[in-house]
Amino acid sequence: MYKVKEVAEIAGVSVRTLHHYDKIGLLHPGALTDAGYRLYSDENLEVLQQILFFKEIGLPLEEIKNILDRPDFDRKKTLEVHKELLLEKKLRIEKMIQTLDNTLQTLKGGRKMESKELFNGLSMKEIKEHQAKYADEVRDKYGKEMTENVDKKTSAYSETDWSDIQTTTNEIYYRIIANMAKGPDDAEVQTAVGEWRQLITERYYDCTLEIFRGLGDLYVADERFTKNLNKYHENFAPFLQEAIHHYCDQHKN
Amino acid sequence: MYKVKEVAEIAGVSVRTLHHYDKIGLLHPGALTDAGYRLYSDENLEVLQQILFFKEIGLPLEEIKNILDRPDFDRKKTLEVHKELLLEKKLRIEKMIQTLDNTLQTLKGGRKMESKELFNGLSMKEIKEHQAKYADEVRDKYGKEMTENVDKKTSAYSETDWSDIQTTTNEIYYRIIANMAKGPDDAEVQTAVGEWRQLITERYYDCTLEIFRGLGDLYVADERFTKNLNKYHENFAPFLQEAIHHYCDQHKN
DNA sequence: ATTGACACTAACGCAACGTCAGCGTTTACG
DNA sequence: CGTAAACGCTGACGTTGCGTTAGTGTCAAT
Repeated sequence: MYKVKEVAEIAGVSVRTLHHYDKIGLLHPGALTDAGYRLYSDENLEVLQQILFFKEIGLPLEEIKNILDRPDFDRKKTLEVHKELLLEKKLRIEKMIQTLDNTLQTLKGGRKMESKELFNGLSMKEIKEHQAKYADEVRDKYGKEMTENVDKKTSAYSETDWSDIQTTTNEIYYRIIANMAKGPDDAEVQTAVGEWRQLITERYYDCTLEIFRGLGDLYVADERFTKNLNKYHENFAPFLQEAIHHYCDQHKN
Repeated sequence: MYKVKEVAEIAGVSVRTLHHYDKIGLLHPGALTDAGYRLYSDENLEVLQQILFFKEIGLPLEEIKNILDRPDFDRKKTLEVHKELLLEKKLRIEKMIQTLDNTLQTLKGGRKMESKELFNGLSMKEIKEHQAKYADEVRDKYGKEMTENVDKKTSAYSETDWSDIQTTTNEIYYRIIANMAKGPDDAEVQTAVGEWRQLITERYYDCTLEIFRGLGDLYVADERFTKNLNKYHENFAPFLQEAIHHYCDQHKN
């Protein structure tokens, strides 16, 4: 028979935890002294180990109680269901990390973008700067000739070409806005989003899915973008982000 | 100026959430009616979007408050630190899933092991059954000739060979127990664990790291094993599990 | 004037303990 | 044997991000 502190040390848990398990009926000590001190038997210790094992796996105490209380409880199914939960959790976290990475990428190059101009109304110089943020990444993936290529692309535009691009951009934006009510995953919205990416690729730089997603995040994370986009329509920025996310998810495979 | 419900619908959050954000000072409405109704401005909506963006990433509200309150707050560092947290979380979950998988594997073959005997005192028949649980998995990885090979291995032992094996096993167990005080990652313990795996591989079946780890989990998850092992020394089973986990972690790369 | 629809403010609930606070018990030491 | 240290006990609040009543007030329409 061991007292709380001993058990706590043996099992590597806190005394409070044992109190807790006692209170919620997960593990009652085998006996009590006259003074009301908890005394745990060897058998209690074994059960505690089982509890800790299931806990390590991430099962909630309530489930553990079920498993231990009734031997007829379907352990296998419980564990399988739990595994699904864990897999979902993992996916969610991976998505978060993805988004975070994109945002960080964006922030890294951020210093170069101190201009008051916003993406849609960017001057050629600024467009190039924006593209430059991804230069390293792009270089890594496709070799250096591409980056130089991009450089030529943007600098070659004349002023008229430029306003042409803006017009097209506006067109796409308005097509999206016209369909906002139908949600970010609406077919027309998605088509427009695809064209938007297409435009970027053609005229600025190869807009990979990753970069594109980063752009979507940027629209919400950077208030300069947000404010500008929301001039078109309130909540346009977040809507666009969602739409781009959806687009990237769809085209992922 | 929008009332709570409108904002809730636009942003896709609950009214309660807005109340909450108001109370904790994360997002106060721009104005109040005489009756005390909350009125949100367009600017408020933008901020809300930012909040939701950071929330999606998994940042706690308190951090979000910091980021929004003071523009000089180091966003980048915060996000980087947060990313580390997420990566750790992901690792933990992956470990859980691993352990779960092992346990499930064990449970699947469980019906075949209804014998009252325990691993250490197993008859040849039972050893084969135990090994059979991993047969599919092994077959997938190394081809079928191996599985058959194992079959021959165990059935070829004479009774004397058998008791020899038991003796060796006991020896290893006692060596481990002698060093329990030094912890599961003690060098001698780890050596013994390695020999134990070696023995299994030589005499029973190729004990991959995965299978070995599964065995460790089994010692704690299946009370028949637990009880038997704890006859050697109380808490031997969980100790062995930890030691095996450590061993597998070390030999992973 | 009544009736919905909508708004407000508490305040409890959840998961799994951490962390005091206030107070009794056991043990070791002089 | 007295006393202090070490240990034990029981509340009860704090944490995180809201969900969920509960009780009550306000606004627009009939």
